[in-house]
Parts: sequence; C-alpha cells; structure tokens
Amino acid sequence: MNNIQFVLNTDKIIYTSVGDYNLADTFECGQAFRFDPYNGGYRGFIEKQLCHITLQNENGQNVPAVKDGENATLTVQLMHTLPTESEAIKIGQFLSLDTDYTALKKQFAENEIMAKAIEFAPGIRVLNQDFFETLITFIISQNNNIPRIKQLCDRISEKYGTKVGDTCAFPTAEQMRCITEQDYKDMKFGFRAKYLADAVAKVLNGEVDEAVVKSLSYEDAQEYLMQIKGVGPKVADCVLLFSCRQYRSFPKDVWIKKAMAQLFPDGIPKEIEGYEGIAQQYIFHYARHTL
DNA sequence: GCCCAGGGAATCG
DNA sequence: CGATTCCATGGG
Repeated sequence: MNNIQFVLNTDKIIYTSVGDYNLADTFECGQAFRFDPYNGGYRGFIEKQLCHITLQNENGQNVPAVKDGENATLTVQLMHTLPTESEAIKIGQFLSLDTDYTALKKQFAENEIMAKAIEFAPGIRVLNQDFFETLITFIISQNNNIPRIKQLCDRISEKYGTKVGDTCAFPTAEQMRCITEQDYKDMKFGFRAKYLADAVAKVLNGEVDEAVVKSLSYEDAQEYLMQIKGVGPKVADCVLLFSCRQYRSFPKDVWIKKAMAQLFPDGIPKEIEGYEGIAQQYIFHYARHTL
C-alpha cells in the first residue's frame, strides 16, 4: 500500500500526485449507487460526510479524468464540515488512493484480453465503501437493474437517513431499526423486503459484525455473510470486494458470466490471480458496454 | 403481452 | 448434488 499524500485547506482535502483516475467510470460502474454528477465532479457521502469530488490536471483545470503518470490532484470538498487529518486518510482510502493501480494494470495487461478491457476504461478504481451500506444496497441489487437500484437506495435514504443540505445520507442500521417488512413492501422493495429486515436485525443484534467479517479469511467471510437471508455468494462477494478490501473476491453476475464465457472460456487468467475482484471491474464495464 | 435486471431460496430429480 | 422455478417491480 502507498502513502496517501494530501494537503488540508480549510474546507478541502487536496490529494496530490494522483494519476490514473476517471470519476465517471469509478462512480458509475455499478459498485456505488449514491454518487451523482455535480458541478464538474461527483457528489456523495464518504464517512458520513457529504463530499464534492473533483479532479484537476497539472494546470489546475477541472477535468473528468487523468491518465497514468499525469501529476494531477484530486480535491474533496467537505460541504458541511471541516476536514481533519484522520478523515483525510479515511477518505483517501475510500477513494482507493492508497493502491497502486498502475502496477496492478501492468500485471493484468500481460493478458491480451485484459489489456483490451483495461483500455476501454482505464480509470476505474474499486472504492472502499461503508460495510453496512454496501450490504444493504447489494441485497437491493439482486435481480434488479442499476437505475432502479439507485432509485430504491435514494428512497430509503430520503425516508430514514440524516438530511444534509438538499440530500440525505444512507441510513445507519440504528436508523433502519424501526422499518418493518411491510414498510419495505410499501416502498416497493418487493421480495427483498424480508431479506432487508433480516440483514438489519442481524447487524443490530450482533449476529453479523463488521469487525468479525473483516477479520475472517475470504472463504470464511463469504460463508459468514451468507447466514443473512437473501445474501448468497454474489452479494457476499460484492460486500467483501467493495467494502472489505477482499480483492480476490470475484462477484459473478449475469454480465460477468456472459463475459467470462465469451472472453475467457478456459477460466480465470493467471495474470489476475489474487486481484480477480479488481480485474472484474474492468471486465464488467467492458462487457456492459460492448457485448 | 414479452423479456430482462450486478440473485437467492425453495423445490425437485 | 445440479437444474428449474418462483419471487416484485419497472423499463424497453
């Protein structure tokens, strides 16, 4: 892991020496559901704080993406509070600024097909999101499409989350304690209603504990999460990849199954071993836009 | 009306 | 075991 370099500037955190980052590819590739384009960048909650994220090139101009080797900056403006140093580090970790993607992609690209997938969206980063939010949003994601997943996540945030400015944070487990199965059905969550109720209950009573999940091996963590009704291998893999840094977790949705059969009929290439989850994001994006 | 969506549980052979 | 089938909802 790399050091995260940053400067604190009253209401902003400016991360320096950033390369290889595309905001749209990162925030709209289906790993996060509550970030939206805003004022030349993206806006959403990181560590419960409403953040405005922008990228600047070497001349300080706002840009949607920067390439490998470009000496760019990434600015996170906290919209309603002032940042501390420890928050800056956590936010940098959320944005995956502590992982050397240039080196990872060089390794992946030794495989020809991976090289093509990477070329299609080289600026994707796998975010390190909040555990509970990731668990709930990916239970919502099952047999569902991305626009409607976003809509349902927004709906539950507006009704139960903390209001901040003109938007709302995703609710905490405690804020979701009062929601009944019937409430979820009334909010059009359909057959996922009982799954959501079970997940919230198990987090609240400690049967599912974030610290335990993060202490377990990949296999044990996946099995542990699957004690929740409505959490199977795919949802568990998403939680482990997008909120627990289990980079060998490899979520297999309908797109990936299609893509793997077509692009990698002989199975997972050796070049991505140990980091299948990160490689998966390039393949997912490539498959969704070209197959 | 049909099909599908970042799946999983229940059921069946 | 693996393979169907059903589950709610909304968009195309």
